Amino acid sequence: MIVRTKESRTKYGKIADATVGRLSRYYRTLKHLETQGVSTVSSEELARRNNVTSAQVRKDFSFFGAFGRRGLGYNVSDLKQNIARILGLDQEWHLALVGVGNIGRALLNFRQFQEQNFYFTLILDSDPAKIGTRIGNLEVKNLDHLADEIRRAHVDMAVLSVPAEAAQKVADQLVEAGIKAILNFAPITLLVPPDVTVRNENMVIEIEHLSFALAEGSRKIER
Amino acid sequence: MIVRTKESRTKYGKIADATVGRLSRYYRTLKHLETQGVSTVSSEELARRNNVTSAQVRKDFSFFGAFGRRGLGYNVSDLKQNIARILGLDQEWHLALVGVGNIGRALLNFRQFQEQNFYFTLILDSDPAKIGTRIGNLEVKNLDHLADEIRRAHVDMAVLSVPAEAAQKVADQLVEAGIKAILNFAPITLLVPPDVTVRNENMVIEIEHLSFALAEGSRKIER
DNA sequence: AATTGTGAACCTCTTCACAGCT
DNA sequence: AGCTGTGAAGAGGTTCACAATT
Repeated sequence: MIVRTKESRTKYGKIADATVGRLSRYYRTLKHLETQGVSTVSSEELARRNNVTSAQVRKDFSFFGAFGRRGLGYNVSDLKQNIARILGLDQEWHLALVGVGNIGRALLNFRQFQEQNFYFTLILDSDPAKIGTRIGNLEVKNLDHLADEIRRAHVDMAVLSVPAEAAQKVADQLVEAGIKAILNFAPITLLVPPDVTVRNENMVIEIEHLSFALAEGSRKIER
Repeated sequence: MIVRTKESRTKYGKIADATVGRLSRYYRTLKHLETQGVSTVSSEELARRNNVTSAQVRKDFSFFGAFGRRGLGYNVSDLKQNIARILGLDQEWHLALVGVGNIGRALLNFRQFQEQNFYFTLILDSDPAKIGTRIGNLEVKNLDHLADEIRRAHVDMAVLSVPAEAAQKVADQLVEAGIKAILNFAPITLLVPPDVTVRNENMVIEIEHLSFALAEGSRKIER
């Protein structure tokens, strides 16, 4: 019943989450370089732009194949396409937004998702005042009909932005409905079966990292 | 010029970022337990609720002191207070929001920040149509006057939600203005001096983790 | 009897360093 | 000569296992 997400077991073997995250970053760099008309890039250059070592860059790629040419570097377009394939960005993904609050509404308008082929095709909420209203070209559906609606909309992933109290119960329903990937904005640790991937976007934790860093040594006495 | 954020060097020694993140999670659990009227908790129970091992919980605490009683467990209120102190949650923090877009606006209304003593006291943007308008009880200030405004508002941390193209330049200005902590929503790797802490909230990376997980094995051919 | 606190073992991730291509 | 790809070494984080304490 328990998942520790430090790695993913895949057809490539065990891949560290950190590696996957860096691939996303390299991908963004490569897109940028491509628009700049740059055709070739070295691991050294990718490293510099992403604040890692060049050995790290090469090692990250090595789990998936050999994409470069010794003595020359990497072809920007080829490498970009390879990473897109690895990350699954060469296909469309359909998202369900579960919970239409502040954050949820912002995500619906978040262009970067669409730019990477992630599309919201379903919106769910439990608030009768919201159910039936339209946001963009989607109608807010009743959370009580979660399983049916998810099947109908061919949803691949769920973006969970409900209050903390409701999050685990909704996660259970998502799992029950067959969802295998959840982006969780609720500030709790979701417990899901091992075949379900959860990624957390926990802004309170991140800001508390910052206060931890600042609170060190120079503790402020008063404001 | 380069920062790898895997740990923080502090008065407690080197503390892994993962430990700090877990402290935030334990803290949330303790708050919950306190409202439930629970007065004592074991490392086993904290572990279960946060999906880690009990040894991990005890080790995490051990970097900061000995907060429990052998044979009995931890006093919920005491432990909560200790973690609050460690994380710097026993004081108010003033935030600047830099960039008022979708996400920025949602963050201004994000209650959990205020509940943890994080308050926005300054809003900056470069768009003339936004400068001078009011959001809540704050006036949007001109990004060009960043340093002055930050000094005036006694800002501790910046929340950066400007477009990727502008992010590094704004980060440089924040650093120049003396800011030591940045919560970055822009989808790029910010390069900052070692004494500046950056935490990234990169939703595109997180969702690409999910597509990586789903793309594995069962690659979908068509939709 | 129960549960913490922690050194040591273990495991995972990063970096080194160099052989192998271009 | 330049740069990749990778086995081995190194660093760091997690888990074990048990002495210490209530």
